[in-house]
Amino acid sequence: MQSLPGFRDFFPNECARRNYITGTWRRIARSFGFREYDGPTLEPLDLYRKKNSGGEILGQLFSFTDKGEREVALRPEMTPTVARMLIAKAREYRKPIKWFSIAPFFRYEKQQSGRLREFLQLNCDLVGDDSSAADAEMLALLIETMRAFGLTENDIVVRVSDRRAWMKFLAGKGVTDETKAREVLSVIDKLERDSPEALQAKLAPFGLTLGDLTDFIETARPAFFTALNENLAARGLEGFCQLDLRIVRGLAYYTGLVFEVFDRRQDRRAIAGGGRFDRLLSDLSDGKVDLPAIGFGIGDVVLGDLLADLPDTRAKMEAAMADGQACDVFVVVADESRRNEALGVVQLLRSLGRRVDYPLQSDKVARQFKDADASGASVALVVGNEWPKLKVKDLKARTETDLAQEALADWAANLQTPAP
RNA sequence: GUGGCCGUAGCUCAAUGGCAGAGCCCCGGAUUGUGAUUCCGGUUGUUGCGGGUUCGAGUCCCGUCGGCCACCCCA
Repeated sequence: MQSLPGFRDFFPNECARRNYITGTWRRIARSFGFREYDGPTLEPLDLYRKKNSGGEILGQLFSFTDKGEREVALRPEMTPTVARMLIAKAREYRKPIKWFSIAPFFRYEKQQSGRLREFLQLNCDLVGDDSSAADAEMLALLIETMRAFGLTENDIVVRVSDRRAWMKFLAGKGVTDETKAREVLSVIDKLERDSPEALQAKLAPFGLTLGDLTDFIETARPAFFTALNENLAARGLEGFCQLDLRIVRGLAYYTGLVFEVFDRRQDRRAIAGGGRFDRLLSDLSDGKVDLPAIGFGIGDVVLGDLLADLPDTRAKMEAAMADGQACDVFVVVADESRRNEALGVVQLLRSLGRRVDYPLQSDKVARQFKDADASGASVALVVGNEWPKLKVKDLKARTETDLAQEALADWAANLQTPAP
């Protein structure tokens, strides 16, 4: 038996890696004053079938009929869920609402590098503020999250665009109907993939040429970007962002700013993406809740691949993974007749918050030191016939010093452990 | 969902249609209180699975499952 295609087993090492990524996500989101929330993994199919998500995501739903004849789907994204939650209790929270979640998502796609059927995503949303300052704050949160893994502006780029700039441009070209404008956006979305001939053919019905679009992309300098850039420059983060009007994103609900994060060196799929959806809450609540919102998601798969590929970020990740699985102290029972005293030492150290391991059965000292080494502990405490004295062995320096039993608690309290 | 490439030990890989191997890892041992390295020994296995061709298939053919890549799309 093996796991289903696109689903992962998390052995301790993979689990440590996952915890490093999700732990870093959580720490940075909290540092921006965001509060954690969560929702159900399984949702009514209708939540996605209504025009909220739109686009390709409908064809990628992991859906089935449950035993109560309900049509259900494993969630493919967080936005519809959080939108429902916001609509239900929007009045209870002071604005702006700043929420994040870390949760698994499911899409029924053929797996490929950077794309699985179950993946984790950090979702951050800021609701109730439609200002450029809110946009900049979200981009800063996105960038800081990347920086927390050791990624620099040489490694990644945030390609920033705005659907309003396109709408204005299209209106100037006579495309005023919103449905038609949206169709043009989906052509722009494929600008980097389709052949020029195919693009021309798709644009002709709208009275547009490929040249119209490429001219706009190359020459337009919309005001929104200047404001964003100034805000980010005040934080020293402007080097991460780049105006790129080719980004429009596939999801139907975006209304303004849209952005995606890419690896600067390699041609891999987007690491993160998001945008502004100022009308979604109103649309879903039939106008009862009318709050502007901006959000983004970061997946763990592409990000994890990138972190493993770059030497600096890999070293940082591996150090965190090692620490996440290590003990602080390994107690060596050098004299089996002192096992009870050793258990007392173990108990004391654990009560002081230290991560402690020791041999469950009588074993040769040489073997115990091998186990001590494998435990990741930086020190071994030897309990033997010199009791009530102990020996402290520094496992890296291979030096040994004496320690009186009464001094054990102070020693443990001052023990240096590697910072997470 | 469509197309291409691939599938041998836990991992990385080798074997002309002719007896299934190496390294790493793991486990045990080298005169019973100190973990590097070393030395000796041990398990590495339904060659993904099921058919077919053949005296004989890891090798050739068909199917199937799984993986990688492209399309698609995006985390």
